[in-house]
Amino acid sequence: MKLTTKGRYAVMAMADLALYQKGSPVSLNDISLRQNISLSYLEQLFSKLKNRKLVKSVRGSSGGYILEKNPKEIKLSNIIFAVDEQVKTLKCKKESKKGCNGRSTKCITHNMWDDLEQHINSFFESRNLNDFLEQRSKN
Amino acid sequence: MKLTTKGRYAVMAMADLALYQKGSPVSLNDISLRQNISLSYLEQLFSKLKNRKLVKSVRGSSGGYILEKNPKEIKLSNIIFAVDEQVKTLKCKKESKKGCNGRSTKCITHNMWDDLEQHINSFFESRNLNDFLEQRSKN
DNA sequence: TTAAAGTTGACTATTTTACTCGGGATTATT
DNA sequence: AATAATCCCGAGTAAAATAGTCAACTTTAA
Repeated sequence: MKLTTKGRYAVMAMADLALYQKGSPVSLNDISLRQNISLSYLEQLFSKLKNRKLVKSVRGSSGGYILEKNPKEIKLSNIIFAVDEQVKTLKCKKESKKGCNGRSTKCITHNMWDDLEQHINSFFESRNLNDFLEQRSKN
Repeated sequence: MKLTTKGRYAVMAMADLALYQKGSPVSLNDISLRQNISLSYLEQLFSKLKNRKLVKSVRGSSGGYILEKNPKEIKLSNIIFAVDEQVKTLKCKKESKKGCNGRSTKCITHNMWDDLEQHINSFFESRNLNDFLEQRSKN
């Protein structure tokens, strides 16, 4: 399993975007300064986020990005999946007939890893960008 | 955050040990063959597991390792922690006054990552080695 | 005595991460 | 029309982490 700065940055950037877009697009440069993430790296991430229809871009001067949907409709799982950070606890493929050890049987711990994967994914499914906005407005 | 083969192997090996120890120690060689994990790598892992008092070693011929406690008392969190795979979702230290961005404030997503960390840890806290034994006996 | 085990520390190939860099295309603003 | 701000894209890369290997022990049952 992996969950590194890529997924973290993507979520941070999207939360920033949700917070600062007020009709007009937000430039990556602004996000870069606020969130302290390198511009070039953000470009990579947003390219993927755009492919997955989570944001749309406005080119040219005073352009930037805006959310493609309502913050409530953008789940963290969408963001993390978009930048290719799939939560994977198992090496072996689920479809594979072969077991996890290269043997014929499923390994003893197989089901447990499956459960963990679901456990984590359900967390990301249960949260969306609006949660950050609500939290912020409380303070 | 990380969760890679190190933690996975450690759990697999401990589950194997729980399953095959019947009073007498189990050699790493046996575990290596059954679980398809390199012997030298297992040695590294068990050195740490031993330091954490999760297993004890029996040296010499026909030696090996046995669980130091009842399987029910060995939680997965203990195993994963023992081999240094700490689930860490945040870069910034919790104690640190500085925020996650190198700024003064906590970043917008800070609390969420904290929640995630707890969510995952609670999973590992809730499972122990005996769960594998029970599952196996059902089949 | 011997062989099967654990013990230890150093070393290393491979992969992944987390970027950088350079150039281009588009468009608002002046 | 010129400029500057932006997105866009692909290639390259340094550092870190991973996943081991290797060699030389020590201990002990048979």
